[in-house]
Amino acid sequence: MTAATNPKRNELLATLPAAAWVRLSANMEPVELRLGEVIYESGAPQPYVYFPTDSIISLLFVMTNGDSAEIAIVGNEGLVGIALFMGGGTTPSRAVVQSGGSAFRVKAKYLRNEFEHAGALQEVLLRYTQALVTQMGQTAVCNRHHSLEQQFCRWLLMSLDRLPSNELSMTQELIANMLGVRREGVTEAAGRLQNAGVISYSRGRITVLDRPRLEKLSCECYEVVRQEFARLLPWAPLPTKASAAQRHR
Amino acid sequence: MTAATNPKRNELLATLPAAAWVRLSANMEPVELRLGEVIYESGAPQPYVYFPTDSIISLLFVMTNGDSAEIAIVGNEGLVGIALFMGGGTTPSRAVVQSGGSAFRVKAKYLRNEFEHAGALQEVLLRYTQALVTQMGQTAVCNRHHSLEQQFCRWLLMSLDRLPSNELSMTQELIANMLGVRREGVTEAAGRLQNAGVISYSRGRITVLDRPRLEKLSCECYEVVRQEFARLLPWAPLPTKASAAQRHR
DNA sequence: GGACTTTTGTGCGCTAACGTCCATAAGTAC
DNA sequence: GTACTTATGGACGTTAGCGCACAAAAGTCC
Repeated sequence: MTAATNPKRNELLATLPAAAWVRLSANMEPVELRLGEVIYESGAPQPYVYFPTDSIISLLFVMTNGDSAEIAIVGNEGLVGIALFMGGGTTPSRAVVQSGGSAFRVKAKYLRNEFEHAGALQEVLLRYTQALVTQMGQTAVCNRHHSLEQQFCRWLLMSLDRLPSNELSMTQELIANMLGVRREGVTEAAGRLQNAGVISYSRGRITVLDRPRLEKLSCECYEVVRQEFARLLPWAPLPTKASAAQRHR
Repeated sequence: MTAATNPKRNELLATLPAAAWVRLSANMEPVELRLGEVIYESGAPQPYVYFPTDSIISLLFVMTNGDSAEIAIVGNEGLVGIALFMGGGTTPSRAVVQSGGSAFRVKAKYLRNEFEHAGALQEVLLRYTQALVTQMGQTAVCNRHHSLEQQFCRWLLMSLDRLPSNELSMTQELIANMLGVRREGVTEAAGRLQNAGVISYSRGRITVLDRPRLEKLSCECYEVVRQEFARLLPWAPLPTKASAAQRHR
């Protein structure tokens, strides 16, 4: 079964008990998300909640002058659209597809309905929300204290953890946009990493060659968030160092 | 009735319907919080949820080298301890008393119990959590893009909104700690604001003289968060520009 | 009123990241 | 293969904020 046809490739959906799963899946539809697509616009009503399977979504805060910064990344471990069950309906953040692929979506009212059963779904969604909160908080500290290169490494690792291979399709321009930094800054950092043999890249295609080194060059933020995710969402730990290393053999 | 004896000075508690209020208040106790007191340590179990009445709590992310940054401020519009109902139990953040005063606290299990009724309390707490998420996200962008002075202004405004007067007790050293910047940087920014007649201060006592100017000098982040709080928590809007101005007459 | 602590002020040199501008290279269309 | 677009590389000068070291006030204690 491919990602496109199997919602259970999303870890939140996979962990639901049968009853909740049946109710929810009846109202679920597959969608293809293209790179760059905007799923939610800041402040706009959100008709659907999205459960990525092999796509990655970036949550960005955008300012009036156009400057922006990514505050969280969502892959198949999570969902996009917490405002729908948290009660606000909208958020001031934008959700952009960072890596194209599949997702499943559920209409707001069905999700809310199931959420209000106060059962397994609720518990899972709230836990995920807490994980997301951690990611956001750590991003805030990271923005304050760490170098562009460290943040770039962190970002690579987080993206990598949500992708099937050690390769990643993304121009430096887009990465700069995510991180809220200058494109040239990313070019320099990437250049250094390439010279060091940690990654290799060309025209929007980055390959991670030496993940352990990448983790060393990253700030602690990556690891803090990874561990907190593992604690909060024990049913689907993101790749550990060991399992990630295996992928590169 | 003073803040110390009236839990309803906390807006979340005040908005609860009678039934939920009765159940919860039976398990509530007043506490005095002293400036600098650490309510929660990062990763430590949280036995209580705190509802500030006239105190202010800072949520900080602390890194292994001791560097830190405030990711949110909580006053009488909110509560400290979302991890208790979100399911994680702990968070990687530290909660420190930024302005001494009163609060009420409820034992974790009672709050969780009431939360699981899926009633008014749940709705209120989740909405507040979303507001907190907004604040955190905006803080992250702010850390990335805005100047120390702008952030200082934002911080002053946010603190002010949670205090009864236009005065604030806090050394520049502590403010620097909150913002995750150098103390000297705060000194300079504060000096400029004082020269401009926007604030006046001496030895840990800051008075805001010209709030409108302060709002102009702040980045948009303050206003974005304020409005989102007003939208999500309509029962207790933080002071508007108008009402805040009145206080200075 | 003198010794101390706490808080604020100031003056360095230093560096990471910025804004800008332009050059190269690698793909893409025809 | 030539023209075009997109992606990356490199080179400016500029600046905000850092780390450090120390001076000057402003309170506090005795």
